[in-house]
Amino acid sequence: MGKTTRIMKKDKVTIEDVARLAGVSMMTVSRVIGRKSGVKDTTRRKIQDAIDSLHYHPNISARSLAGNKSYFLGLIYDNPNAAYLSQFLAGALHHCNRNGYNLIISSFESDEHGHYQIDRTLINRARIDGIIIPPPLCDSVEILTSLKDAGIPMVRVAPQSQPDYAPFVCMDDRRAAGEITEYLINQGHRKIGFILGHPDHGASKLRYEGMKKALEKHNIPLPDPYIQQGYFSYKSGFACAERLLGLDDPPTAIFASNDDMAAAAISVAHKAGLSVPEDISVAGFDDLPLASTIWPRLTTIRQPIMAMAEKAADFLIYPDNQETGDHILDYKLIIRESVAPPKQLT
Amino acid sequence: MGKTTRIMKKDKVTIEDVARLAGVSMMTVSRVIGRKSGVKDTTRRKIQDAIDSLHYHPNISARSLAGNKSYFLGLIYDNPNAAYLSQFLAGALHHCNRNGYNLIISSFESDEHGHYQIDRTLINRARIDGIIIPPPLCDSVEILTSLKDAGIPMVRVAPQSQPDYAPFVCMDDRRAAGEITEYLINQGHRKIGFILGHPDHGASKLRYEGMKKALEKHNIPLPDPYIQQGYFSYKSGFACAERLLGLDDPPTAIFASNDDMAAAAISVAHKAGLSVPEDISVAGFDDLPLASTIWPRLTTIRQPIMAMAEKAADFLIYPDNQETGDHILDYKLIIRESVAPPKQLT
DNA sequence: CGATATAATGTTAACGCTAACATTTTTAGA
DNA sequence: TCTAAAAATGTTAGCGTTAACATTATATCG
Repeated sequence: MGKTTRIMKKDKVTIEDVARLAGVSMMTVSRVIGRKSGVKDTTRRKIQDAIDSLHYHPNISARSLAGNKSYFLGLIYDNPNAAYLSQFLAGALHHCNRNGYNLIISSFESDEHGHYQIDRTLINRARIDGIIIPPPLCDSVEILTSLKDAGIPMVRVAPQSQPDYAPFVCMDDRRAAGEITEYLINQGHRKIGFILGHPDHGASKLRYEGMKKALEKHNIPLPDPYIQQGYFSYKSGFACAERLLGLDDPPTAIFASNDDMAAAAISVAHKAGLSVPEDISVAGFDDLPLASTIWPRLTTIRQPIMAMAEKAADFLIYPDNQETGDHILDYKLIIRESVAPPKQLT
Repeated sequence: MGKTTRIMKKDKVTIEDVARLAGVSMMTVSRVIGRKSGVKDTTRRKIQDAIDSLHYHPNISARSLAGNKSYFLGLIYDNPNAAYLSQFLAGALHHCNRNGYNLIISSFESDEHGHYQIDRTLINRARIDGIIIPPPLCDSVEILTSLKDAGIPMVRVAPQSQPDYAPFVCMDDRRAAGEITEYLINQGHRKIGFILGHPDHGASKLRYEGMKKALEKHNIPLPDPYIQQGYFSYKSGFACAERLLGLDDPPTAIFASNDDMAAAAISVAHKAGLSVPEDISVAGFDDLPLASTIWPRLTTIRQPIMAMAEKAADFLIYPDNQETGDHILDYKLIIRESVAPPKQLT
C-alpha cells in the first residue's frame, strides 16, 4: 500500500460555492443551513437547490469555531449492563444524527469509594454543547457540580436524588412496579416474593415501594422472608431465588427488580425441578433482549430506554422543548409466558 | 432556571496566552501541543509549564480547521450483540482518549437484502480522520468502496473476505477452535457435537474448520448429525442443542460457536434433567460476561475484543504502526466448570 | 403617496489554530 | 575564525464559518 502523505478529502465545496451558484451572499446560505428564520421562501429554495446540486456539507469545525457551538453532544456512562447501554446509545445516536449533531461518548469509572474523578478531557477537548447522563452517573455529586461549574448544559436520565439540580427525563418506576404487581394479583397470586435491586440505585427503592403499595391495597401480606436483597446481577438473583424457593411456605410468584435476576429465578426453578409458569410464576423488569430470548419469556415492564435517550438528546439540542415536553415517559407492561395463575386455583 | 442566551465556557485560554507566558511565539507552542519535533528541550519544558499553569486545552475545532485534521475517529457498527459492542467500544474509547482523539460512533442498518445504504453523514459531517469497522460491516463491499472513494483511512476488524482490501486486525479463530477442541479431546471426549455459527459470519467457517481439523488429527469421527446449523443466537442454539441431545447416540460434549449458544445448550441440558458437566460438557466461544455469570461457568475462548479495538484505533492514529505492529492478536483458552471428562471414563 | 416599521440580505471581522515559508540561532567542518 | 548546513523559532496568511452590525427591499399606515 502506497504512502499518501496527505489525505485528499473530496468535497472541497464551501459555502462560497453555494452562495455564488445561488446568487446570494454567504451569510444567507449560512442562515439556511443554520435553519434560521428571516429568509424568503423563494431564496431558501434556491439555496437548497444549490446545496443539493453541489453536494455541499458544512464544515463542522468551521461552524463550531465561528459560532462557538460544537454540534456535539456528550454521553458519559459507567455501565454495568451492556444491553442497557446499547439501547440507550441507539436512541441517543439516532436523535443526534437526525438533527445534525454528533455524539461523543466517554466512559467514566468510579474509584474504590464510588467517587468519580473528573478529568475534564471530554469537556475541554470537544467543547460539547451538552451532556447526557444516565444512571448511575446522574446521581454523582462530583460530576454534576463539575459540569455545572464548567457551564455545560446537561440532562439527567432517571435520576434518584436532587431532582431539581438539572433537567431530567425518567419513567415512573413506582407506578410500573405497582402495575405488574397488580397483574400478579389479578392472576390469583397471594404469595408473592420480591427480589430487591441494588441498594445504591434509586430505582430499587421505587420499585419496592410500588410493589408494596399494590399489595397493601389488596390487603395481601408481605412477610419479611419474601423480601430478598439482590444487586441487579444474575448471580445475586440466583441466590435470592434459592432462598425464596427454599422457604417452608414458598411464594407462588417471584417479582424480581430486573430481568437478569428474573432470569436467574427461572434457572433456580428449573434446577429445583419446578416448571415456570406452571409451578411458579416469575416477573421481571426492564424488558431487555434477554427477557425474550430465554424460555419461558418474561412477563416484565418495558422501560422506555431508547425514548429516554432520545428525549434527553432532544432537550439538549432544543432547550425550549424542556418547557413544553414531557419529562416522564411511558412504560409498558409486557405480558409473556413466565406468569400464569397459581396451581391451587386451576 | 433562568435563560442564558449564551453559554459561558470557562477556559478562554488560547494558544496566545500560553505563548506570551512562555515568552515564545504561538507557533512554537503549536509545535509542542502537536508533538512535533524540532523544539529545544528547555523550550518545550517552559511551554509545558505555561500550559499546565494556565490549564490550557487546545480548541479542537480550530486545530481541525487550520490543520485539516479532525482528531476524530469514526466507529460504525451494525451490532447484534450488545456485550460485544460494549467491550469493543470500551477498547476503542480508551485508546482514543489516551491519544488525544475522540470517537464518533454511528450505527448502520442493512436493508432487507443485507445491503448497506451509505448516507455520507458521518463522513461529511465530522470529517473524521479514519474509521474502525468491526464485523459484519467490515465485509460489506458497499461500505468499503464508498469509504475508499471518499479517501478515508480505515481499519477492519476480523474481516473474512478480501483481506488485502484494507488494513485489518483479527485473531486466529481457526487455531482457537482447534485448541478448545483439543482440550475436549484431552478430557476424554470422543463424541463431540458442534453448533455452527451464522453462515454469513466468516468466523463461523473458521471455527468449524479448526474444530474439524483437530478431530481429524486425532482420528475422531464427526458424523453429520453432530453438526447443527446455528445463528449465533440463544434461540438457535437452543434448537440445535435439543436436536443434539435428542439423538439416539448423543454426544458427550457440545462445542458451540459462541457463548450465547453454549448457554442455550446448558439450558437444554438442564431442562432434560442432565447436569453439566457431569452428564454433558459444554464449551463456548467469546468469553463475554455471560460466560461467567451463568452456572456452570463456561469453558470458552477469550476473544481479544478490547485489544482488537485498541489496535484498530492505534493503526489509524499512528499509521506507521501498521508496518511494525502485530495484526493478529492472541486469544486465550479459558477453562471453567462447564467441561469435565465424560461419565463412562470416571 | 411618502414616512416609517419590518423583513430580507449583505459586509466585515473575528473564531483559535496550523501550513508554509522566512528568519535567526546553533552546530560542525575546514 | 569564518562559512555552510542544520536546528530552532518566528511571521504571515488563511482554514470555512457565523456574530454583529449595516444596508437595502418590502410591507404598513395615516
